[in-house]
Amino acid sequence: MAGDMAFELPAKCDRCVVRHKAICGALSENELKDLNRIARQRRIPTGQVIAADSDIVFANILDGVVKLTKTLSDGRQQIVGLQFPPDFLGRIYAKESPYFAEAATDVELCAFPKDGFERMLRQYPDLEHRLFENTLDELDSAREWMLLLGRKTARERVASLLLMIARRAPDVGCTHTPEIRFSRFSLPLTRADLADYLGLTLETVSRQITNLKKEGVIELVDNREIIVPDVDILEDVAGN
Amino acid sequence: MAGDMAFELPAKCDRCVVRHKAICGALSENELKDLNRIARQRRIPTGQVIAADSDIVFANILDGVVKLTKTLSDGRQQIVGLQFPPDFLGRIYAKESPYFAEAATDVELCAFPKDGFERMLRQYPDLEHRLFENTLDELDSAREWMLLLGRKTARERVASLLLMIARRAPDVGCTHTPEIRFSRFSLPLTRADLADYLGLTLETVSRQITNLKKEGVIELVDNREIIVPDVDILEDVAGN
DNA sequence: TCGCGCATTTGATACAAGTCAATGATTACA
DNA sequence: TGTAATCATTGACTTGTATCAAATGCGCGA
Repeated sequence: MAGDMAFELPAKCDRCVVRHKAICGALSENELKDLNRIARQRRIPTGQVIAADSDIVFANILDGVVKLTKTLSDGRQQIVGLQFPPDFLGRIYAKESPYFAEAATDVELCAFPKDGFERMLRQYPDLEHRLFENTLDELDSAREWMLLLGRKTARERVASLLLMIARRAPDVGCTHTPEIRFSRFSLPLTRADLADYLGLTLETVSRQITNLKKEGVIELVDNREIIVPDVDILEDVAGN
Repeated sequence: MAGDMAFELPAKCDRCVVRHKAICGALSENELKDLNRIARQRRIPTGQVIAADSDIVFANILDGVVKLTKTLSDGRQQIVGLQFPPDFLGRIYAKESPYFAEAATDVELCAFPKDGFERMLRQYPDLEHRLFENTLDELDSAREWMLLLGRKTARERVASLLLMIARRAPDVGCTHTPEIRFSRFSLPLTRADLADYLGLTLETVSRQITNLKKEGVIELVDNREIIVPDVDILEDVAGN
């Protein structure tokens, strides 16, 4: 144990599934060692809250899906962001998190303490730059979703979401190349979560899914496992 | 003319209305001179497109309101962002603008050429940091708006928008301190724009405004000029 | 001052999605 | 192996907002 330093590192970057795709890709070997020193792996079960209010967590998502939610005082809820590996999680430079972060599935994180991480941001401009580019992309996605929430029909919303998940979720042994326009994936969300993300009720989501199934746009292996025989058709249904 | 260098500067920062509040606040005197050298003031009339697709503009907004819009192929439109002075305008680090930027009112910009500005970003990390913080705030607002678009009623949406404009729009000689909860402002948008921002039709917006008027939550001086006798009440109506 | 064009309001009706309620399917656990 | 718990589907009905269609108000230029 004492002889093998690697085992004592809290997270082993060289074997990390996400090493080059996450924000860590912005760092040199030595800088990475620095970051590694303050990193700690955490496992979060489905449904558990990861960050709320002043309890902010910074982390890379190694596995699973995290939903960011906002809620009105009477309980109406909206998912305002979905994060997959290798996304970075956490609202930096803020005292309070403007949303709740909750595990939509079992989640594995590579987490960093707030102070240490913000110190590193100041120290390594490349790291901050990387995070900045991430944030710009997130803003683009949020605005894309505003178009969906403001203007798309229930049918188009459901199709758009399936499309988004087909593109972003880790592939479940699917063929999904530019030519063969076929996709198979498993939904990381319940119908209620889908509804909260789409600004609909769970019944409407269910009805739209059965409609798409009847029309052959999608096939259901089971409630969570979905096959898209022709992604082009799904794209048509999604609108844009 | 030749003797007075100040007149030859394209934008005169020392007299700039926005000098300390805009991203320029992140720069020292000398750095500011650098930025000033590439800046050019531009006046844009209502309705004109400022940025679309690969034609990206970077600028500080000095006066007026800019709307960022996205449109579906069949013409359905959604405003995905509203920008007031001293906001920074432009999607940096991208080849294509993911939305249209259009002047909602007559607009005055302090514009920077793309290449020169991105060079300065790399040169002055403080400038990039400032822009990063802006972007994080914009992301928070976008997500706030997702909650509105996904879950609020027409009535709540209209109230929320009035509230937002009361807070952000440059005050039109209004009392608006924490104690005296009274506000007067002029809407920088047509009913159609309001509708596009709220994910509603212009008729619905109009009806909701007349309802709020009948109930005394707001008063209309004319179609564009609005008085809020008690902001607390408007906040109640807005939901949250 | 007239009349044109545009923005806004108002009304009647249609429809998409919400609500309420029951049933079915799947998993988990005792 | 049954039984509860969770998740999803389906149905009947309601409702908020959209749609379609006038009507009104208002600014602006001739």
